[in-house]
Amino acid sequence: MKLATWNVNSLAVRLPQLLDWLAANPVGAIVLQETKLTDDKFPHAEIEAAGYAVSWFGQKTYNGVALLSRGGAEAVVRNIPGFADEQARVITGSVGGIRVIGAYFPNGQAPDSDKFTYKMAWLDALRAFVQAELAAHSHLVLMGDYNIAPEDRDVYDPVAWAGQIHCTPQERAQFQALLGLGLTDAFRMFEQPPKSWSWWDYRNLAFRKNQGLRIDHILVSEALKPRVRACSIDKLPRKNERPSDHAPVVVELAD
DNA sequence: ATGACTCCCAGTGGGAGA
Repeated sequence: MKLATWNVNSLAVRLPQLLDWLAANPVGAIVLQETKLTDDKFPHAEIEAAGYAVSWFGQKTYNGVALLSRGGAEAVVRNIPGFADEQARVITGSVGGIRVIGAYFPNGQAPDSDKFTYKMAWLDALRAFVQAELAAHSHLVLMGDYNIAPEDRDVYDPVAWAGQIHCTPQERAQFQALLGLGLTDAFRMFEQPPKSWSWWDYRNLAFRKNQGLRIDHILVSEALKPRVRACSIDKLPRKNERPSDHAPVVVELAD
């Protein structure tokens, strides 16, 4: 079974590309970020017609997440219980015995901004939530747009990005703290091509020049780790007309 | 180079993203 994450940057715009991608890449489940749709406008009928059950949680203009799965998700939770948040960023559900957490981490804008303070508080709350979920569900995956480049090798120009948003020591410490819960970065379990990114700026011909960041991640629990067979970033959708600025990340699990 | 592009809501511009 494959699991995937994709920041689609507006599902209203990207729905045809999502359906095309799913037709070519059947998955057991996929989490989406930045749907940018209120719940009443979510295109569930089209997704269901493609053979996927879907749970969604959105808002106007920004954020918004969804969990698509072949068999449907059970015990779905929206956002982080106990963390008051007006932003729709997290959706969790159990799919085929795996606890799937799909998350759109805050961007943070700049290290000295209020949005960075919010990002840190959100990360603290997420970590507590994941810890509790892990205690109840040993087979767990945390995937989504983390808006954190964990290491310098995840950045096309680490000197220019040093200390910048996505690369600050505080954000990287938060990523390590998630690993400290007993999670493993599935992508780094395997030899990967150098300069592997999951996001490329729309500007500056960044994709053509392969100037990007690896900020979309799939973390797996200790119990799930032995089942991980492969993990890769699919750059093909970034070559579409009107692409998302993010590429899907896919993990393959043994049955 | 405080930019560049894309999306959204707005409303003939501006915020946000990363």
